[in-house]
Amino acid sequence: MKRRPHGQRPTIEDVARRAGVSRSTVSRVINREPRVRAEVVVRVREVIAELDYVPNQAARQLVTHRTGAVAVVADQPDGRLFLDPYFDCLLRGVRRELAGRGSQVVLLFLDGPDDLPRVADYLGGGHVDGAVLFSLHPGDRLHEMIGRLGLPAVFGGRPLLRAGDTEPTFSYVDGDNRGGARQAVEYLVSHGRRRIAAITGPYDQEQSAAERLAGYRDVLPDAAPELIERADYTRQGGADAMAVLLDRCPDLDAVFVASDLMASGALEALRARGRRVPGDVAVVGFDDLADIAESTDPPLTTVHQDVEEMGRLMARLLFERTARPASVVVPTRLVVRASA
Amino acid sequence: MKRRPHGQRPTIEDVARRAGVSRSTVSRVINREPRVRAEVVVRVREVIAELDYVPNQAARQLVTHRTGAVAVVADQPDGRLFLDPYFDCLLRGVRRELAGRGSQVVLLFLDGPDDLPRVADYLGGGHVDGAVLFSLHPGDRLHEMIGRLGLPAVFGGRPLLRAGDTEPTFSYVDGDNRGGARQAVEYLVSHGRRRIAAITGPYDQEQSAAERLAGYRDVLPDAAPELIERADYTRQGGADAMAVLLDRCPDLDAVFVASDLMASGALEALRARGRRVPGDVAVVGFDDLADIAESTDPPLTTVHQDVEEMGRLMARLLFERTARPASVVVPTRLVVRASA
DNA sequence: TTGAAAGCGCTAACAA
DNA sequence: TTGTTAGCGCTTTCAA
Repeated sequence: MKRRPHGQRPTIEDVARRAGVSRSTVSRVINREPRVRAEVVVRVREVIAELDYVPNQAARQLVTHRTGAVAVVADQPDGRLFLDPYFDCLLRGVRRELAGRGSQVVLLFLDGPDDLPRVADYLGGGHVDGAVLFSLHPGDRLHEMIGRLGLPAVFGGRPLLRAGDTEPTFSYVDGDNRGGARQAVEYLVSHGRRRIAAITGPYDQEQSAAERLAGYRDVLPDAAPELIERADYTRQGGADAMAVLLDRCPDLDAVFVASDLMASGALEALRARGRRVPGDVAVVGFDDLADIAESTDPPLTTVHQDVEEMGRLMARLLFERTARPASVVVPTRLVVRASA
Repeated sequence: MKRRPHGQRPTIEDVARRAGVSRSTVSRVINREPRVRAEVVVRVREVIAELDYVPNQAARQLVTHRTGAVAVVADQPDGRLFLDPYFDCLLRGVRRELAGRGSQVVLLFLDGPDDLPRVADYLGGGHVDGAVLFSLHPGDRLHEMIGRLGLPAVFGGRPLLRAGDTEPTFSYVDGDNRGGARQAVEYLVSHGRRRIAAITGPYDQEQSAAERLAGYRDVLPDAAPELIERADYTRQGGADAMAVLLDRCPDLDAVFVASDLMASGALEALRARGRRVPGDVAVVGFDDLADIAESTDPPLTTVHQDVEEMGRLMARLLFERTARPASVVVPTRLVVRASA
């Protein structure tokens, strides 16, 4: 195993000399251009292997303006996004699609405000051909930064419209939160439920939460305010909200919960109060995270999103150089298990 | 907000012309070199802001051989490493240390064998100044690749010695698995436990598992083989192993479990068999993952590792250019809660 | 304190 | 099919 001090790697020139050809020919072999004699290709490949030659990407980039890399930027103010199965799945989709196109995915983190200038310099410095950005929380400065940089970008996950905007300024991919919520509530109505409560996410802070609530209201425009309880997308929050709802409306016979995690908490609260599911109260969740929805008791009827496909879509969008930003809303479908 | 077609960004030349100085002067301002007149600095900064100029890193790299970026490579053959709190914590340490040194961390994934050549080209292509590699599983080809590339690298987490090697070929950081296990078992002995069983990890596959078992044997060289049961670092595996042990050695009064996750399974199995913890059976875990160890019933006495510090250490090692690879073993300490 | 000029390693016309 | 040459945008001597 040859070791070489960093910085003294062989160059294309070394390969050319040793193979007895010109730099251009080596370059052509590396870039798989067709018009090179077969035996020359073989010879050059040999020398490349002998020398452990790896092309210097900086030099290549400088002339091609391509890097072969795409950044995924993960904003995680709470420091826990990383452990989120939803994000994991989204990211897998992005990676697979991009791997198929030969691009290297590099994940960058935004832990705090201090990271922003560094990440901006990185993105703006030509290290990558484009960026996929997950900004799960509002008020981030990614949008403005990206606009200034003029870098191809797709926002994803659960994006937020900027206050006042009706049309998004950037390409994005999102699940059909509103439609999904509508499906869930319609299902409950069509199965004879009459007092249908809702446990929502923080709808004043997250676009997705607001839309899921809007979907509920589409179906039940006259729902009493006391049937709606706001929570925070955590399991405990779901349990607490369920308890509150049961106190306030003991006669409720169904609940639409805006996330599976909260729904698992709600199921627990119902059990603690001796309500049977779905006999006394039907429960529908949102997300269809395999880890949760399939292992609750009873298994959760919930709104499914094809999260990996959303990831792939984001990657594809990055390469479609259209004049206007493209927004894609991915449809949802209801998966009926046992809780409703 | 100015938008500019990508690839037509302003260059240092544009800035120089507009500011009425030479390229060199602009370069000096960018790089904060001292010998520039204050008013010139101000003027150049203005122009940079006006033009939204960001230095082209490829050009810069080409001459400085520095990128300002460090890669973290995560090998995740099972596709789930990402959700591992241990890894999350390690990575946080790496990120914080590197952020403090002004380096941008980029995370690369190794999902399958297909990814290897792409990642190798990326690492070898000069995109980064060094690499931190987590190879939690054996048989990976990262070591060989890194050696050929001649890139500064530190391996981490739970590294594996190559068969036959006694000295590691690369720098690495690891927790003191053997010492930690020893502490745990000594604690059990000193508290009067006499029949101390062990639930181990896959010691034929993972170095860490092998060392934790070795630590157990250091204290109890004559332990009966039927007191040792191998599992797979999962919760269910821990529960199953505990059940087997109880069948085989009903008189056991303590168990050392090689991970918190398995220990939580073991606690469940003990409860199912009606054994009280720590009354009938004392249980000690390993890792001290806050999410698990603090919320079991009873809370777990376990071996603590400062995982974030291990991450920081890896990052530091990367910049210490010593002749020989440096190995650091981070000490552990026993955290006594209620299970033993 | 500033500028001129060389060159980092590569690709991409253009010639041969 | 191959070689020659001119940059890509920056840093870095060396002179001024």
